[in-house]
Amino acid sequence: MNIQFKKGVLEICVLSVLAHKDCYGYELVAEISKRIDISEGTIYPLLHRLKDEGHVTTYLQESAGGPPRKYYRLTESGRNEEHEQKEEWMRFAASVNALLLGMNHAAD
Amino acid sequence: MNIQFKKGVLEICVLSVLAHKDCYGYELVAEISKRIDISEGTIYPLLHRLKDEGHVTTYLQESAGGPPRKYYRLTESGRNEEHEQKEEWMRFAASVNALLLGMNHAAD
DNA sequence: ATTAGGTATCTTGTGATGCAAGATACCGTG
DNA sequence: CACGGTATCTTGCATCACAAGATACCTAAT
Repeated sequence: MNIQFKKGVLEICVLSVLAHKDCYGYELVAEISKRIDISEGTIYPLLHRLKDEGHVTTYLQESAGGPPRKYYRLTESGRNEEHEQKEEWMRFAASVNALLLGMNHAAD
Repeated sequence: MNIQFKKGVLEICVLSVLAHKDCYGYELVAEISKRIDISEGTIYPLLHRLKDEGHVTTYLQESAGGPPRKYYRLTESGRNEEHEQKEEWMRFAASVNALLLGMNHAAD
């Protein structure tokens, strides 16, 4: 799949999954990979960025067989961001679709 | 508008407009900007890449008041590319929408 | 105990590509 | 002849996804 399509989209995907439930990084990769191929080297820097920006908080939780998991939870700011970015994506996708379908002269 | 969303999408937008009619660069910027903000510094390198890859050919045509215009026309390879990239975009957009709407467990 | 393998997090370097800013050049008008 | 609009093109920068690998915890087999 075209890597470039993903630029900027993975962030809203992460926010959107976290809007449904708290997740740890590894779990997010698995969740999102059901639809869009994504690697771990992408998700961790992204999650740290989201934390730096105050959109998520984290808490540790032990796991059965393996190192402790770091769960990510949306903050209020994160929920706002999720909402805004989702709307922006919808507008953007609609614009691209309009262009690809040749509706760029009259319709709206 | 989120710059990152555009990565990789502008190429299919250009191909798609050219699938309707031959255009010169300046005209493409105007055409695409109706829906998606785009700058000239983006379109010219992109057009040169498309030419290098054999997806377009060019021809010059004089204009009333200004330098000659360089028109771009899709080649057969360009039409194939346009078709494939359009389908890939549609699949991608559908995947993202599914994720954002929380349909990532069962539905398909 | 030592090794191997699965789970989980994180870092580094590379590549693709959009943009701002500016250079170049043609043309008509004042 | 300078100016502004049209039109093309180049350079340097920023963003972000990825491959590859480092680290570390735990269980099970040797």
